[in-house]
Amino acid sequence: MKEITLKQIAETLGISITTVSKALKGYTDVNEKTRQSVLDLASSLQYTPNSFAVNLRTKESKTIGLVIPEVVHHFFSNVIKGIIEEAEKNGYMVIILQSNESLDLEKKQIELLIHKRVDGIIVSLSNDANNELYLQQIIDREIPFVQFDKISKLIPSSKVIINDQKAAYQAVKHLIEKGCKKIAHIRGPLNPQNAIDRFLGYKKALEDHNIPFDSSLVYPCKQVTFEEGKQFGAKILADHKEVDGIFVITDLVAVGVLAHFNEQQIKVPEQIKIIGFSNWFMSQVITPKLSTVDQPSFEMGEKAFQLLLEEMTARKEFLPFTPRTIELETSVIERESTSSK
Amino acid sequence: MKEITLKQIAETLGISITTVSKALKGYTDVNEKTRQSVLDLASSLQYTPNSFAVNLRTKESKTIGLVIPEVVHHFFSNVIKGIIEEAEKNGYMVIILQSNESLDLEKKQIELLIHKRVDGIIVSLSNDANNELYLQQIIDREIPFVQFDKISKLIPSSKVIINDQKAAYQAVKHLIEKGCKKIAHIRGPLNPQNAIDRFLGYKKALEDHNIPFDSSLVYPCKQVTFEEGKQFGAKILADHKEVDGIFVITDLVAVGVLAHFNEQQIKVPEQIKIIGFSNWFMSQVITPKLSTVDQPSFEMGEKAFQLLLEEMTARKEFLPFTPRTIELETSVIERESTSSK
DNA sequence: TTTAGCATCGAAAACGTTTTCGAAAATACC
DNA sequence: GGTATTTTCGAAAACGTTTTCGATGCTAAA
Repeated sequence: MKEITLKQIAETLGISITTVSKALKGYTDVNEKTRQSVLDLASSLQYTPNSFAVNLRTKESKTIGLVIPEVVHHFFSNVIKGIIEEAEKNGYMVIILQSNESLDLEKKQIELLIHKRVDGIIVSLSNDANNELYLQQIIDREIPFVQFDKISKLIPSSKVIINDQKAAYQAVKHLIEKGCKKIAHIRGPLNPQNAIDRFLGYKKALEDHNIPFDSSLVYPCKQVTFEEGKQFGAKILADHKEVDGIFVITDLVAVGVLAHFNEQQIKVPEQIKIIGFSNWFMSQVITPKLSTVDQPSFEMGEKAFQLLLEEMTARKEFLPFTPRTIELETSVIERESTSSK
Repeated sequence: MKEITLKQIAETLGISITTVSKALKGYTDVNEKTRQSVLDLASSLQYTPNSFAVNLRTKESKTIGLVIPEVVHHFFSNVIKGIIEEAEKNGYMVIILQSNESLDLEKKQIELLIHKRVDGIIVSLSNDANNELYLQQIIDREIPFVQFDKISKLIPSSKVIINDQKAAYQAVKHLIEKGCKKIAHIRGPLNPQNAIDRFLGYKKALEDHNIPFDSSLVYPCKQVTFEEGKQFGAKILADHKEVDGIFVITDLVAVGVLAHFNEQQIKVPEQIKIIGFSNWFMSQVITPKLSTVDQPSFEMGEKAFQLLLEEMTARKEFLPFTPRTIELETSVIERESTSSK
């Protein structure tokens, strides 16, 4: 059982490889009768071009690489879905690699993709990322490149982001409008830019509404887990009895807080209101349903691929290309955990 | 800025392409001094072999394809992670495609992967799958092939599965041991084999414990969603007041049931006990915590790749290969929703 | 009849690597 | 010295495609 090649079709038809190739690719300098016979034989033999040879000849593989910190994650799952679907519409396939939040691995994965000569690369940085110089080699090699969510501002690539500061501001403003006077913030780790931005949004919202900022009300996560949420829930109760609102870096942690409050019979939202971030599916399933900030993750994936495609086509046609940044809109979703009834 | 090739290294060193290639690949018939000079120049130029050319020459791409119904899904996320990690350990990359539970798309995706000439294919079928003859072409083309979870028994490939019937049996037995006398079953759609098997396990457990089977206690899902869980929760209460236990096809639906019971102040586990399936992360976060059947999803991914690798290496060395089926162990995880205190 | 133009085809190079096989040079042995 | 063996190298084919550039034969215009 041999693979079907152009050569075989050419030989059985008694014509040249060139003509067969042209017939299949719609060149106009081939007789209609010849074309038909080629098309017929090709389809009856179920001929499909050898993609390895095509790749080599055309210098592209219609494949892109995606590097994310973690596959098992509601946000990233949705981004992946967005990228895959948009890629498919345009005839591309997606290779997914994980950095597992490790700097070394992240660097290694990117190098693997470069060596594999993917047509483009999409990356969301790990939390540890602090010195992202290895991203520069993607730019240097002129490989189309898009960052999303956790980005490095130092690297001049296209980007898809949300305005974390603004989104956090709106979340905290929502708490204030619901009557909260003393609002705690469970924030993310110290490094990542979006944890910083959300913290700044929290701070600014307080200031704009004449609520004094109190740094003892800010609790930084290390692992950003459900368990940590439970612990901070307990800690806040112990430290500050008068807290009546909490803005949490992400839904997973917020659900942990909620779980602890449920155990302790703390009434949410009557006694303390909680708002999370990300609109994780679970937040509408928990009791009470969690208010949150919707982060358009699927759309983020779509846009990321679209930007990548822009750059890939520009490069192919030797057109100049300047990176673009797309900022997606977020929205506060009010559910039971902040209702004011 | 040109790509570095063997030719360039050969020319600047005044030797042949052959020798350069051999030096880099550790052939023994090259002088140690020559080898050093090649290695030095190659690393200083940051040479990396053109993978397109290597693919064409070696007829393999160190890339496999994965087709699953849906990326945004706790179970599949974990399988993906298992496959990716195991693939990476062995120098392979993974292309992921979605079937979106559509038969046509599933078929199309598999054909795309065949045309791309991936080294192997891993598939979990969609619910709609009923006539999986298109899988046969993978076998016919001698492409290494592994099925997992939702499989087609008609296709003789390697498989990674759980024993759904046994797992369901144990879940229902658990309810019985906790004192349930009248147990309802919210089952999956009628087609998929694992929905059928879980139903059979349910039925057998009842029979083995002298509880009469009552078909009116079986509720088949169509969409298998949270919302459907809520609806069936209501329906069961309306239809059968005396039901004291429910075995649900999967955690997502079970959480829906739980949500409805919470709203209606039905006490779980006191009044009705519930057990789900899959050990979705959320089941340990909901109140009350949901008992469930643990399905080793990450391990399923690992094993799937290992089986694929077995076949890929066998084929490469022209060794005979006979498909294997791995059946993974499941276990009942007791949490609050079935506790008997 | 000649010339210009068109339709149709194919030879050949190129993409960059791997590997076989033989040749040459160097060394060993007698 | 000659022969045998080992070491070291490179020519060339092969993987299968795409595309350039001519070449050929034919029709239409002069």
